[in-house]
Amino acid sequence: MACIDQKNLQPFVSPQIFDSCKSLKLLKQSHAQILKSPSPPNPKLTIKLVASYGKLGDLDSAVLAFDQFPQYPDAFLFNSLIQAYNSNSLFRWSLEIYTQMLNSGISPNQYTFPLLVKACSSSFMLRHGTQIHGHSVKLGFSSNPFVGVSMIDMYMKNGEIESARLMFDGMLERDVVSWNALLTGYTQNGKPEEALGVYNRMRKEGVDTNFVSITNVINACSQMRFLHQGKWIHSWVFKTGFEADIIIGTALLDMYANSADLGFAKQIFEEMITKDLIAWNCLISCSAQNGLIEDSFKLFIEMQGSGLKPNGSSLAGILPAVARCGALHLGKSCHGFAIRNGLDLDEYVMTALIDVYAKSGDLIAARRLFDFIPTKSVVAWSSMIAGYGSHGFCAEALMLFEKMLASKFKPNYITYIGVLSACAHSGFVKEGREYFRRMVTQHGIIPNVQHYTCMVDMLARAGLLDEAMDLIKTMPTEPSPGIWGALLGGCKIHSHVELGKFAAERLFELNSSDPGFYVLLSNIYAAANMWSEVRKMRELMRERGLRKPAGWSSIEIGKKVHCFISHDISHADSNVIYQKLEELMEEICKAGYIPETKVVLHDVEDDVKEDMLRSHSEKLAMAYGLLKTAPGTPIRIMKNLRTCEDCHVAAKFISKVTGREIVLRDAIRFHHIKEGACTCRDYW
DNA sequence: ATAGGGTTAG
Repeated sequence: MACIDQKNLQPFVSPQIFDSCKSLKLLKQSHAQILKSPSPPNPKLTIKLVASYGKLGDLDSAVLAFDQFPQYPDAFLFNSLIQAYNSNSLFRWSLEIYTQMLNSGISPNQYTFPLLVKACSSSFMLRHGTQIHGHSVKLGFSSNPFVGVSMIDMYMKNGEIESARLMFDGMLERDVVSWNALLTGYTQNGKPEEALGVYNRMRKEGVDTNFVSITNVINACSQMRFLHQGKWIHSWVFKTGFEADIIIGTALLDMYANSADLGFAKQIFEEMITKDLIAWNCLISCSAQNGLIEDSFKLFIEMQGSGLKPNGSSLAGILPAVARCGALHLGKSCHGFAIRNGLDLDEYVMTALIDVYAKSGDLIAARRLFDFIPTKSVVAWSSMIAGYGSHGFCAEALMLFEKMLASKFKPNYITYIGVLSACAHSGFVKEGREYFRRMVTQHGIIPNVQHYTCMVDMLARAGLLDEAMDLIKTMPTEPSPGIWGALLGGCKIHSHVELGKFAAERLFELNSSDPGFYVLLSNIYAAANMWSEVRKMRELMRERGLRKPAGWSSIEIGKKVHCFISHDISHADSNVIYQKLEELMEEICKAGYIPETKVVLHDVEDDVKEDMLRSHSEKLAMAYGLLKTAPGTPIRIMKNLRTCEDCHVAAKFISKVTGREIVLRDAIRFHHIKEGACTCRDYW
């Protein structure tokens, strides 16, 4: 009998049999069969069994199979268990198994190290990774090309570019994969020039580049917004027939979208033979980032029509567009969609929603979500900090930043933009200077134009115009339009005609076609009663075909957005709105409101001016909000341009006499107006 | 029998 069993068992237990075990049930049946066999399982079989359990995600059974084979534990067996943990993303356990391996006196082999290094790089355990690197050197495996490549990858994924480079330079044998690891590392770390340099060297040295290399070159071109070379690559890809590859297709799509050639991106998308979730997501998020909110929603729906189920990234992709238009109800319904579809715990979705809530004026909801996220990324911290800053809550922003540092998080350059702009919006000059310094000394971040813009903005608003000018002079790069714009804004607040004129001239030299700058300078002249200059500015604008964009304000009532322009009489409730406005004006005048006619308008009689101010879009929206919402509800208004000074004063009085909180989002910040005061401290 | 590099996203 025993003999027959053996015979029958022999073909049955060949290791290959597990490859066809697609289900755990089948695998367990085979496992049971082996255990019934009178002879002990052979090593090959156990290893295959452990690996198969690992692939199917049943680690308990993998360990069980591992333990059933205590006779000859060796590196092979341990490796397969480590791989089982790796493939289930249980990287700490992989290292744990390695420790057990060493403790039981088994030496790792050359196959062990890539597995361990992968575990470290995937879970950002750089310190452990460096230790493993040391072990591999000691045991003489560091010159193995597989070990080397995994090491390059680990250092690159952890931002240790120098160490990766050293590893690469020290390698004795290099093949496409090791070159690609270096190339990929540079693109992943945002160093497209270096990446292209590596690619050129590869070609010079005759390395056979493959589709991985090409994907990364496209990626690098995409980062450089270097469409010229990108197009060349595209035609090259086309010729070699790589285009059918979906990953290359997606990389191309991303490149065109990043170079603001969305039309071309769409064309590539249309031409893709199979469109997977990633390709859809890419186009959705590109549309959203280019402000095409309707397109991104349409694509989101179309994608579902084509039978694909959106994942967290799909939803996170449209959320920046939602944040941009600041429609709270839309943000909430996206949040609802996330909950209904089990995407509300997705890290990207949660983080994007923080931004949506903050930019829609609901900071409390943003903070609630922030506190809820168990493992907050740098982006989550940065969004929340920037949220507080834009609403004028600088102290809260800085407190959160300190908390972030205390929890051992490394801020990046975006975090610092949030911190510095928070200081700028609230006039925290002393703190701003200090953080600007610490950014360099403590975190090694070289300030870029955006950081300088925050600083100039901060100093100029605070009236430290000379210091702002000095800072501009010490900038390592050419001042951007944004820099001069910030200085010009400060000159407007502090009525500095000369410097304002200087800043504006620099802007006009740079061919800035933003009509806002012309209007700013014109307003500076108006405030100084220099009417002939004002007229000249108007003529200049007309000559250059620039027009001040029409201002509008919107307010959400229920699920509907109501939009107003100045003197708007198109609304169905127009009569009631003007009546309400009339009452409000009477009430706030009693409370001490005096219309700010001086700067806002000129060339008109005073009583006419008052009348014109009275029907500004902000005021119409406020009146409508007061009519349509229950007492005590905050009124959230959005304006496309900067807030008008008179409307700002009026809003403060309105908040006082009605007891309402008014949250007003203008082109660059929020005003929280409560009990007659605003978080901007009249300073914006 | 066990090992290395590639696509989207705040």
